Amino acid sequence: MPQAKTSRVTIQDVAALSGLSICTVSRALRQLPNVSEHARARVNDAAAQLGYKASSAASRLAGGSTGSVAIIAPTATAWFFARAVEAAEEVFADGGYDTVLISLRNRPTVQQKLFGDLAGLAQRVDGVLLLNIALGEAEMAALAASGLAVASVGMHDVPWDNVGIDNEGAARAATNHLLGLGHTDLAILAGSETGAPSLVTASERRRGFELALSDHGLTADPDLVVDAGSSIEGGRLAMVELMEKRRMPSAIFAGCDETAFGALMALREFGLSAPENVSIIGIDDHQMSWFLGLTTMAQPVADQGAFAASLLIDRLHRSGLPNPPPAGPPSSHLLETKLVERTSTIPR
Amino acid sequence: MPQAKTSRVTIQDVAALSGLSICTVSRALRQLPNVSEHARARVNDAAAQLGYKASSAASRLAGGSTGSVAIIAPTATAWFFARAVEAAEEVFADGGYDTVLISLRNRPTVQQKLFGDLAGLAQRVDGVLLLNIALGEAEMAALAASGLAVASVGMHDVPWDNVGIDNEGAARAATNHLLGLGHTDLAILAGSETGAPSLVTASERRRGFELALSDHGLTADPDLVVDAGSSIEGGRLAMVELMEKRRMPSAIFAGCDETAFGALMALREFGLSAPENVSIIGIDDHQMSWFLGLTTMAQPVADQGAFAASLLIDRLHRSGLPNPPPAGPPSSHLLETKLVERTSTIPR
DNA sequence: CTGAAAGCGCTTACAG
DNA sequence: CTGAAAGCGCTTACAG
Repeated sequence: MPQAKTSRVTIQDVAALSGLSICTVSRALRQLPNVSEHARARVNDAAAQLGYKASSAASRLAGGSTGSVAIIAPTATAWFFARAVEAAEEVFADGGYDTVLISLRNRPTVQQKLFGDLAGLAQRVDGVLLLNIALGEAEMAALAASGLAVASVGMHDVPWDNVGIDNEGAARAATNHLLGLGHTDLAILAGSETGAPSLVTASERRRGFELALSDHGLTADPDLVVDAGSSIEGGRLAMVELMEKRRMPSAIFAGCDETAFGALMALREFGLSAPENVSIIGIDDHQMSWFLGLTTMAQPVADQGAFAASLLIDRLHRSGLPNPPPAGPPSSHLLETKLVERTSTIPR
Repeated sequence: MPQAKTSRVTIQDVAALSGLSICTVSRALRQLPNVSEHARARVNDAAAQLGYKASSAASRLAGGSTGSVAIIAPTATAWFFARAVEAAEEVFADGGYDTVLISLRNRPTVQQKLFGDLAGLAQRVDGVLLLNIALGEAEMAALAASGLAVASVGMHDVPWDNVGIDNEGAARAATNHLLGLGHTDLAILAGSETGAPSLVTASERRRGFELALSDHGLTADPDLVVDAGSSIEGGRLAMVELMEKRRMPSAIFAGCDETAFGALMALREFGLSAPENVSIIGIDDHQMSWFLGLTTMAQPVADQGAFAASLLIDRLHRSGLPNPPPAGPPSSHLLETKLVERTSTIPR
């Protein structure tokens, strides 16, 4: 039986049922001050009884919140991002927010276009969660001017809440593991895909690699530093490049596990393997890493996405109030990483 | 230098610049009929010059489109879904739509809650792209009543556009490959994770498996049919279950490559491997499958997501018009799959 | 083909 | 603490 299109429950209905005006209802529902306990209770009752939910379109148009947040990711398919996105989406959904997914698809033009119309975005969402986005100064300024609430994962020295890991430290630890095994001829497969915006984490990991080397009085052979992006295919191509146009090192630090997977694939294509022909270590502890025997620095991914999302929601709630209480300074949280030794690394 | 908050360009501005009324502007911009070519041109000029973009909130509130679509996925992290989501998001973004990501997180309660308030969703998005969602009759009815435009990936016998593969056929081909190799004692690892809504594809693949068997006068041993979900961990647990509580078959058809990966991991934990101890075939051709030597039925994933997304946009455009031209009947598109033989399957 | 008016459902000052 | 009024920027009938 075709159900009659039940017309929407509006704030008017709640006002009528509670016997109060719509503006009192509006204030009560948004937890604003200057509403008596009595009124608040009546309103909440009426709203609950009617199953009222404010129209996000109306709220938005009238200057209120949009009830949506955007997640901006360099790509949505990589292991790290798919997980961080889902974890953040869960937190947003539980907080009553719709999450708009924006993948930059590893293309600078997409990023430029997006940041070129942040005002447009600001009209559609209350805040953005940035995952590992490398921002230029103009983009930082545009973000500040947009009025959007911001939080991020894996970024650095930013004027908003951030959660990540100590990339430099993790890279250093990974490199030290290799050095501790007696390897001194090290290659690094990391950095940015050709033409793609660089990931902030990539350069930090590169730096950690170099620092570990210099701690030991060593310096990176330029021939052994190759851009690899953060994808399996990127890792494969980088490893092929290393073997065909450069030279085989004694050990490899891959910027992430997927890069390491790609390197392992390339080795196999050349009839080689790890650790027999070269030791290799990654960062992530991807679900497949155990199976492939990949030594890696494990990092918590869902935790980073969820935590950053909750920080964003906190800010949003705070700024939703009238005289926004003094917002605390931006916080930065680094989650722990841990060396997981497996069979892809052996003493030299 | 802090830029003055440029106030929004509204339809009023376009009207003023073009010398026409806002309603003519509104009609012209939405490609509605009853606008002279002359007016249309002036409006387009003015809008372009001002960089005007309609407020989605206002449009939505006034009864127009929301400019957003939702992608509903059982989970966002699985290989298939992460790829389908990104491909669809790209099509939506290029079409000017925001994409709201909704992951059911493999939880029936999340799905129930979502379908319990489809009216609310309909207020925030113009249409939904369903990825492999198993729908009950009530949910189908709710969807129809919601007025949302719908398209899907991997569904069956639905009253809207769908694109997928012939799951039954692919499963049959995979099973036939095993049978052709002389295996007759077959297990299937597929179906739904305990407590999770079943994926529509899973049951179809199960059916294909059974059909192939009966084609050869065989019938599935109930002991060798085990639920596995579509995750690596699900596959691993299913394989452990098979080995510990049931018995080892001669060959295994895994519902998807990730399930097969999990099974391979379980084998390794038991000191076994494929194809030495058991042959195994999957469906997908995941990026890692080549590396693991997994024989599989390859399917195009991004194509499915992108194609379904474009079909949804087509419907949306059509229904945006006044006297919606007779919408064509729902179309169904099956993309090709292909057997990719590798080393995980050998003759019995 | 074009425009004036009303209204979508909220929020924001502004009075009381 | 509470309410009447105006307005957010569009779209939808309805006249012309």
